[in-house]
Amino acid sequence: MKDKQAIFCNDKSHHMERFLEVCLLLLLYDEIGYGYGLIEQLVNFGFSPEDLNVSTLYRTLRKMEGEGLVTSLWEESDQGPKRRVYEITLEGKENLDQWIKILKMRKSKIENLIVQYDKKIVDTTSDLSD
Amino acid sequence: MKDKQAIFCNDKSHHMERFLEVCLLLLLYDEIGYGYGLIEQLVNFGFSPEDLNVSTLYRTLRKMEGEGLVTSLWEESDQGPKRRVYEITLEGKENLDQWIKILKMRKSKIENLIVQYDKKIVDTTSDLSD
DNA sequence: AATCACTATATACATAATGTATATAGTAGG
DNA sequence: CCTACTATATACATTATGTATATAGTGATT
Repeated sequence: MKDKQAIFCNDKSHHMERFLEVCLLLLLYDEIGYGYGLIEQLVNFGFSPEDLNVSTLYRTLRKMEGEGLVTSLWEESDQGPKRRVYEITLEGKENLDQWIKILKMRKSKIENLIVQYDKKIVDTTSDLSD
Repeated sequence: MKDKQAIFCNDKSHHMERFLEVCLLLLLYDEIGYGYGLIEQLVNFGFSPEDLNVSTLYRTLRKMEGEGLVTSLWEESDQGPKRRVYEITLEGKENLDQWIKILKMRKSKIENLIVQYDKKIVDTTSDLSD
């Protein structure tokens, strides 16, 4: 039997659908970026370098290019091999705007759930009054 | 070429990992419930009866039973066939508490992203000042 | 008792998002 | 040439979810 509690210990399993993609669109909104470099910037969105999956990042960027949200080209680096640098497209910017709306809905759904949880748990546990 | 905007029109594709499961745990927290009946109650969590997937609901309940979060038994109905009625377990309640913490983290990550989006978009679009 | 509408549950198949592990390759320094 | 580092890519597996369909009991109607 697997340890059920264990899944709450590693933060990796607590992803939100496409959240990484939205963060990348926002990072690329006003400046270009490449895979490895974006990893460091993602810290500002709650991703820790350990739990951030390099494979997932690269795969996501390629997928976004396939969808026309970003374009890419190879650029020389002053240290190390060439980098595939991504630039956001107009479609990518529009896509980001849509995602922000979705995230606002998600947020309000979560807020509503938490309110209902607090209400119910208080009602249940305040039998202290006995 | 598929219409990229289309995915934003149908609300079905905007799920949040395991959100349904958490809602079910909360609904079952203080009273038992069965599949069909729970569907109506889920409206309070932002699920519309149309976009709520009956298969997903039943499958989720069975999975939760397999994980020991709920138990079930068959109960007679005053109208229609028997119902499989679910009851939350202690483990299920503990699990819910953990999920609430995760949802609070999700919420703050989303809030942070929205703040950064607003900041960046204002900076970009306020070139009106020219 | 046959049919039908309704309630209720379950499962097979497919897809999407993500994680794990590994492969490939250029660069710079010794 | 060997090694450490930077950088990108891909194969395979798992998880969560959607779509479609199957199964079956109940009660009313014919």
